[in-house]
Amino acid sequence: MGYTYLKSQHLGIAIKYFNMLICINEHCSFMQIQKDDIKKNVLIAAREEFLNKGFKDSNMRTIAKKSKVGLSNIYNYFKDKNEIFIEVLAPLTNELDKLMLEHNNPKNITIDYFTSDKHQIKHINQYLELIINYKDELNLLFFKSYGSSFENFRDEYTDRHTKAGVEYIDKMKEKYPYINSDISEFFLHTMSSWWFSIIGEIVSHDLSNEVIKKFISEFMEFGTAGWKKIMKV
Amino acid sequence: MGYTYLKSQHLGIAIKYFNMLICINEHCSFMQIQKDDIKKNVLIAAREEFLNKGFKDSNMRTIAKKSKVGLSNIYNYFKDKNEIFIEVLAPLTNELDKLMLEHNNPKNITIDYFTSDKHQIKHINQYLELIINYKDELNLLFFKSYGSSFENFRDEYTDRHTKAGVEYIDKMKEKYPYINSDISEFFLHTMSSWWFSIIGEIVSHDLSNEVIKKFISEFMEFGTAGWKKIMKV
Amino acid sequence: MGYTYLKSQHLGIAIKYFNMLICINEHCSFMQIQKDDIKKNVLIAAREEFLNKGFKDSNMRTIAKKSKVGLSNIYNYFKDKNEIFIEVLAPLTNELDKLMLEHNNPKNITIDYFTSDKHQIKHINQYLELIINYKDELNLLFFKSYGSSFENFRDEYTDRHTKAGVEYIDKMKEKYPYINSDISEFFLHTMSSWWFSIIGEIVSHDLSNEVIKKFISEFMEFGTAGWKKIMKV
Amino acid sequence: MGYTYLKSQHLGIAIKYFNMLICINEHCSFMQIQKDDIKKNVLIAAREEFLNKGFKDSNMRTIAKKSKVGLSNIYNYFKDKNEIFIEVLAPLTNELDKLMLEHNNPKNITIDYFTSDKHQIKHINQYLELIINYKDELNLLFFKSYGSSFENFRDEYTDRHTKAGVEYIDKMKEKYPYINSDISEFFLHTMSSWWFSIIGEIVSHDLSNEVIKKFISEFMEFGTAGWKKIMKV
DNA sequence: TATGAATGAGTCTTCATTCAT
DNA sequence: CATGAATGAAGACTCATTCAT
Repeated sequence: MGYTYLKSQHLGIAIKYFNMLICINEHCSFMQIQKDDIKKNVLIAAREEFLNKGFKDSNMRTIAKKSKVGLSNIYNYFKDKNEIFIEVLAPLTNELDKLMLEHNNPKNITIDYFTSDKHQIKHINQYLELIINYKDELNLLFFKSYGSSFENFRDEYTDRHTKAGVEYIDKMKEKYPYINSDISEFFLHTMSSWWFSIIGEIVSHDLSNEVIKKFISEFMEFGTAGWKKIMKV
Repeated sequence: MGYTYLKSQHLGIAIKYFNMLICINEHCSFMQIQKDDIKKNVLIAAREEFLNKGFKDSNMRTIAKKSKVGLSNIYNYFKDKNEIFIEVLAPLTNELDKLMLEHNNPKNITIDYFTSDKHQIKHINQYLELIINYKDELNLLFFKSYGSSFENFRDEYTDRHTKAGVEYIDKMKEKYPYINSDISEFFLHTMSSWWFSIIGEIVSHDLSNEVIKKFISEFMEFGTAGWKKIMKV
Repeated sequence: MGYTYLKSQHLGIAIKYFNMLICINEHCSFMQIQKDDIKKNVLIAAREEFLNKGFKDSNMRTIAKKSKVGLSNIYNYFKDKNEIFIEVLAPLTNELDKLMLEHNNPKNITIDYFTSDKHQIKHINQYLELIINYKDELNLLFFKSYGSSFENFRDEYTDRHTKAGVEYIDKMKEKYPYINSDISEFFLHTMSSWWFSIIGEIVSHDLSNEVIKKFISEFMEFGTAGWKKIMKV
Repeated sequence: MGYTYLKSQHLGIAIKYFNMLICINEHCSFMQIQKDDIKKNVLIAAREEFLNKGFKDSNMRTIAKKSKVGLSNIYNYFKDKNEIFIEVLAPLTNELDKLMLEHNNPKNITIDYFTSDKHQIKHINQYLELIINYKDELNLLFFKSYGSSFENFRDEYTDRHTKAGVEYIDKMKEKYPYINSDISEFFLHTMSSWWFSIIGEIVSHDLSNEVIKKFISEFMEFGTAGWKKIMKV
């Protein structure tokens, strides 16, 4: 009877731990490797689960099962559910921060930004690349973060984006005093918001490249005309 | 004796009902009033709670306490939590439906819609009025409906709005064949989405009337120029 | 405003009660009628509801709605839910009691009872009539009484039926000493149980008259042969 | 130094797992045992509770208390109340399935089945054994499963039993063309039903072995005579 | 008698997190 | 570090019955 208690899987575990014993004087590098694997597995499983059900309705148990990591063991790698979410989104949020910094870099300031296709295209392409690389993460961040610390990320990011916009226009005024810089912060805010809505739209619909291209040309035509009018250039 | 059929308590009731007859022109406070009060109290308390915590994190017990209605008694008036939410939002959703119908009315179709200030102003003012009257409800609907049957209301409404836009442009093309009507549905979709973002922005920020006015003039300048350009008129 | 409180239905009620006032010296017979009507309505509605969902899952609220009697008013006519059930089944249980008495009547005792078709047919027909008249009630009693005071009715009735059977055989032995009367009570019990199973079967399946006739002839052939063998006649 | 990787706690764990290796032939009580115990405890407590009050009126809290397992912890072992019920009855339902299969096995088909004592005795004994081993479970299944997914088990099983009976008689007709095989399905149905009534009777009454024996001989005498008559053999 | 309002104990189930080993 | 076990507070909803008028 007792014999049957040791199933093959147990043997595997036992051997794993047995290895720990005999590697006392060795480098034992497999432990670290193991650890990274576990983190990765959890993050992969969590990403999937979050995408399926959103943060709040995602279930630690399910993540544990999917990742094949013991439920409580997860807590050795992550403080809590929210931290997993943060790490899942880290690649995206890093990129967003980069973009924000660059966008706000004084040396990039030129009147052409709003009114020339070339500059708008550059801006758009940066985000397009972001969308291609982080479609799922953007989905998470925009539509499935309820209950997490990113719940208000979009708002906050829009605010920062807006502030950057304000500074941008101020600096533009210095360089090109003849333009109309009397643009309300709230208008800029809605423009930022618009922009993120668009990203959200692209991310949550499966669009062909043609549709995206067509849209971009429409968007630019519309936007450029709008900005020209409003800045009186 | 027949008299005995009418016990004193019967008399009480009879009088009560008799009163009903003769109080036609009075306030008749003894009827229905109470029931309506309870519904109202629950709706008020629920609205508050929903605004504070959003639908999902709102708690029936809290609503019961706030409204001073017994928890289980609430279920004599509403099927479930979701139904309370629906009723809280009913005034708003009715208005939205009305707007949608009117907006899509063929007789309102004119090229001026997109390009003339007058028509845009009318459209904007309709929504502005909505915002003024239903600020809280819009907040609920846009930002705090997670977990309710209105979870995807904004998406769905945007879709309907977009479809209305598509039909609109088709009809316009019939009337004004020289315009460019080759506008992608997705572009219209983002325009609808933009519009609801703006409403969301207004609703979730406390804006002075001046700020709103300024914004509207900017928005119209921007939008009119954009549409003119894109429709080649 | 106040005027609108008095809807036509209220008027009806008011008039009804007003009538009460003015009939002080009359016979006022409509009250008694009303009362009987209410009981009847409740019983009809309850029967339906019980048949649909069984006793336990039936809902006083639903019964109230169906019968158009105020929920709490029902308690003026019935002590509780169980009493409604009892009254719904009263016609059936009365019949069953009658049958039980008659079946146990000494003057009906004859050896032919078990072995002659004529007598068996009589017995069967009595129950068949019962089934035809009280199909629904039998269904309630046999399959949907969980949670009520009739929960164990079938058991109890089977017991009584069995006891009657025992007495019957005792008396038969007196009249016909040569038969084998050494039949275990438990066997009789299972025979009673069988019999009620059969009733249950008939009641819960929709059977054509032919199927029933065919069955009865089979049943009698089978049973008569069995009894003859076991009583050694 | 590599040594430092192995902290004292690791040593403890390592030893524990190392033990697993060397305890292959021992009882290895430190593994799995606990978990199995909990399941067992819950099942025992639930069985008791179900037997006392029936499925529907059984209370998860009580089961938790009786089993000394935390209420919510139970849900780590069972999906819901119904699953507990299923597992409590699993041993019985497995046996019943086995019997059904065997009963319907073509090679067991012979005219003696209905008319010879030997074959009937075998059949009866199989069920008798079942009754002895699973008295309580049968009680649960037959009389206390209201509200569970086994609510209609008896009906369904009777149906299957009946169908098996029909096939049986068809096959018999092939082997013994001279018998009367014109037996209505409904009659067979009532016979199955009878049979399960009998099981129910035995299970719910405490019977001595003698009573059972006596009953069986009566039952066989009765039944054999009946079948002979009806099949005209 | 009739009514609408109210009750309150009760139901099963969920889940992120922590504990002991 | 890994594991299975455990926790405990919280969740929405039900329903026969009683109360006040």
